[in-house]
Amino acid sequence: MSDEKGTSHTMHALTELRQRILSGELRGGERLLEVPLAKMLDISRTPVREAMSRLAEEGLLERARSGFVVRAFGEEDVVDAIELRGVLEGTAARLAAERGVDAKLLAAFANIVDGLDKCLGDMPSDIDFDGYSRLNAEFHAALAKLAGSKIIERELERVSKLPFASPSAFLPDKVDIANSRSSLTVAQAQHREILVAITNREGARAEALAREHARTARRDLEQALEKKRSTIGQVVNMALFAN
Amino acid sequence: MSDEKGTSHTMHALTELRQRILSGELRGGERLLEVPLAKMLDISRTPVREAMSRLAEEGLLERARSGFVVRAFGEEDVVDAIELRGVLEGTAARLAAERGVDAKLLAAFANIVDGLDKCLGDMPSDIDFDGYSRLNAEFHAALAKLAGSKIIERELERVSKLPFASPSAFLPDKVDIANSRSSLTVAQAQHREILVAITNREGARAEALAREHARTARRDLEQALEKKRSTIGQVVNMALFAN
DNA sequence: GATTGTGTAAATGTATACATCAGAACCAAC
DNA sequence: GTTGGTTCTGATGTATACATTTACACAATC
Repeated sequence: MSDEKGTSHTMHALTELRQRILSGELRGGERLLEVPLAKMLDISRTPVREAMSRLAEEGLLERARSGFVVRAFGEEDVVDAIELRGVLEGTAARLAAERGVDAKLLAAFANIVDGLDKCLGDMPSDIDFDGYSRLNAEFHAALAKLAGSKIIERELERVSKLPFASPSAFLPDKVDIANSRSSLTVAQAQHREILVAITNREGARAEALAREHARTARRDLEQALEKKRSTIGQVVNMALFAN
Repeated sequence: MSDEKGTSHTMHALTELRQRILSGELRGGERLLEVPLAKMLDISRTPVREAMSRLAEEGLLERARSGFVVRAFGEEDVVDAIELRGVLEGTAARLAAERGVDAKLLAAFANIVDGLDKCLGDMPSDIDFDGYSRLNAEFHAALAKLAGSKIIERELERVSKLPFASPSAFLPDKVDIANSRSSLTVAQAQHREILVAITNREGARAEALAREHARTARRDLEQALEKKRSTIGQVVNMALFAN
């Protein structure tokens, strides 16, 4: 039936549906009916239900009176999701500073920051975008773990899965090199100062820095929206498969 | 089969399982098998799966490699959940202050605070515990809505459902009147100042107050644990059906 | 003409048979 | 004794038939 090896029908449906939601093919507010979806994916209703249930856990679907609808994200929701990520990363940073971090974990964190430095060579043309993007994701994942709190880590992961709230959702475009370089340099300075603040046990500073760092994403969002607005009228659902 | 009217088998299973988890009858880390549960509840596997799926959404179960296990909450998790609630309520308060609140909504919020005052009469014996408890829950629900952000409200609701993280989980005992009175008085003073700060658009103050307010719950938790420790060795799972 | 009732169709809810997969136990060969 | 495979068991995964609920349309009645 499915030509993917090793993946169950549920996983197939999960992947497929998530992609269609994030790409905007299934639009916010739209009700998802089991039978048509099952037919579309050429499987039975059971794995479709299972997949929808998991997507509800991820926050991409909402349970309606009965059945599911695609969760609608407006511009203000994206802004709030980014704000919330900033708040949670700030809390992770603060708790890490206040409670102290295991030396090995902190060293690994410092390594990531060093690695990010190396991605920004001296020459603008040197920028290693892929390396930066990968290490940036690692930085945020490590920060989430730094407080040593399962609860914080889990909620942070949840929020980062919301469309456009991911730390890598709005990494600057490779095309606009000049602009990219300066924003990445600023962001990287923040990465380092977050590390310093946590190392020095400066909780309030670490929190404030992490929040401010998330604002970068908000600025980039607004910039992207401005660009899009000048071309199309449509706002959200610029196809995004991030994270 | 089920003698509840109007509730589906799924809802019955959901209620039943949630209760057994919160009461500690199903212990953290325990794997839940579909067949025995279905037999126990005298229904088929399908609604059991559905109920478990919803409990996973609530955060009471975790998906394992296959199937579900009861999520284990240690003492430190409860502390973190309360901390997180404080952070989120602080964010709701700050955003409400920064962005401004619709006049009607703010008036309703103020009404709740006034109502809470009335529950604490002049005489210690006057304390209306039930009224206070109800209005306290309303206060926190209203606060969550005050920022006008669906995202914040939703995440706050999620966190408050975690065991012991609810605002009403540790309301002081009616038995110890003298002690109760002073802690409720302090808590109510915080309620009022949160209202004042939001009204005056003092974002930072509103946030700090809401965080501090949540610390009350943490103190009460630690006190409760201290008491329990002196009697039993067991820590978490003092049967709680709150929220 | 509005409202209420009823029928019908289409959706989800449920049970269950069967498929598949993973882990444990066991046996054999080395 | 250990290691390797093999089988068996018990779990979830899947399809599907059937039950139940609901929403809508259309008609009858006030």
